[in-house]
Formats: sequence, C-alpha cells, structure tokens
Amino acid sequence: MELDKAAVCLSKLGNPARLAMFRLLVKAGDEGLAVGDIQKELDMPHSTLSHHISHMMTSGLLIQSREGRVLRCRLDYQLTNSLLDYLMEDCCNGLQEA
Amino acid sequence: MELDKAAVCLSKLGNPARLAMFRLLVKAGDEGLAVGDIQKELDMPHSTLSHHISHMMTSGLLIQSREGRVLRCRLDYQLTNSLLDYLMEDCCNGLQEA
DNA sequence: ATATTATTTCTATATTTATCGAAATAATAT
DNA sequence: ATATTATTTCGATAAATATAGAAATAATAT
Repeated sequence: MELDKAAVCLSKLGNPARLAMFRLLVKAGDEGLAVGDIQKELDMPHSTLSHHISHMMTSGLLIQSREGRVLRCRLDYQLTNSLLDYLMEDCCNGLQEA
Repeated sequence: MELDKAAVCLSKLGNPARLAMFRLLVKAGDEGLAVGDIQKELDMPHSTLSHHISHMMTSGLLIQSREGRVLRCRLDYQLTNSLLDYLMEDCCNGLQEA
C-alpha cells in the first residue's frame, strides 16, 4: 500500500456517516448489503448517501454489483486488510514483529 | 471506542502529511520523536507542521512531553489499537472471531 | 539582559468536503 | 407504453480543512 492511497482510504473512513456504513458492511461480510438496506439503517437523504457511497467506491474500499434493480455493496476485504497492515508497518523498530 | 471518536481519529490519519507523521511515530515506538525530528523528515513550514501536530493531539493519537526546549511526540498506542480493533469489530457476523 | 534554538499562535486565503432538493436514469412489473 | 421501485447525477450552498508567512512564546546558554 502506498501512502497516498492509504490516506485517501482513511479520509473516507474519517467521516461518521461513512464509518457507520463501513461497519455495517464489516458486519455483513461477503453477503454485503443493498444500498436500500444501508439507507434504512443510516436514514439520510438518498443523494447524501449516494455521495458517500461513491466516495467509498472511488477509494476502492467498496465494490458494487447490480442484482436486478438493487445495487449490492461489499467491502474489498483485501484492501481493507492492506490498509490496516499499512498503519502498523515497521512498528516499534520491528521489535514487535517476529 | 465510540463512532464519533473513531471517525475523528481516522480523519486525522486521512491526510498524507499526518499519515506520514503517524508512520514515523509508529516506527519510533516508545522513544518517540522530537518535533524537530519530524520537521527534518517531513520538510514543511513550521506553522503547517505545528497545525498537523495539534490535530493529532486533539484527537488523542499523539501525546507531547517537554524535554527542555524540545517537545517530544509519542503515539498513544492504546488508543491506536482501540481504533484498529474498532474497525473490525463484529466482523463477518462474528464468524471470524472465536 | 541578550541571543539562540525550538515550537506555537495569529491571520488570511485557497481548497476540499458535506449536505440535500430536484431531476434523471435503470430495471422490472403491469 | 406506463407505472413503480431503486439509485444516481446535477447544481447550489454551507462548513470544514489545509497552507503558510509573520509574530509571539518557551527554554536554555552566554
């Protein structure tokens, strides 16, 4: 993971609405959630939610796939894990690592 | 960790300059780094760096202590760990947990 | 007391981000 | 074809964040 990429991902997560959405998707796992499901949970105007979702998509953290008229959202777990790894990379002069 | 607190921390990390600083501090471990050391590594105007440092402090991620005329910066590792834990809390309907 | 080094605060401007109503698009059902 | 449901795009405004020069403060050394 590169610094700028990580910073973009973190900045997307650094918004309460998007962080709440991220957590819903973490819970949902591979099954993911339809935009409408997220909508029900987070209760905000469609346009605002859509804006936040598109932020998550451009960062790569969120992936959408269409199922009929429903758009299903899933986290990119691999990217999510790389991001978390990146944060603790080279921790404590490597003392904590193996 | 509460959602809003986590979002604040993540938003602070979601800036390239601050993320770079965070990573320097992760590497530095308990020893920490003087503001001047960070300055040398990141090479930006004093006022800009100071602004970023104060962001990190108000979020609680960074702790300063004075040593003579030098201010030494350290990460709050406990808070950092809570933050990372929070992101993966209740992952995948708990399937991944014990 | 004065100078030096380390760092912050003040102030202003530029840039980015958030919010959301209204209109538009996409897919399906009648 | 028309209606219905799901979701996005447009467009405008408000709010937050980033940048940095200049002046100020803090600690130490002379």
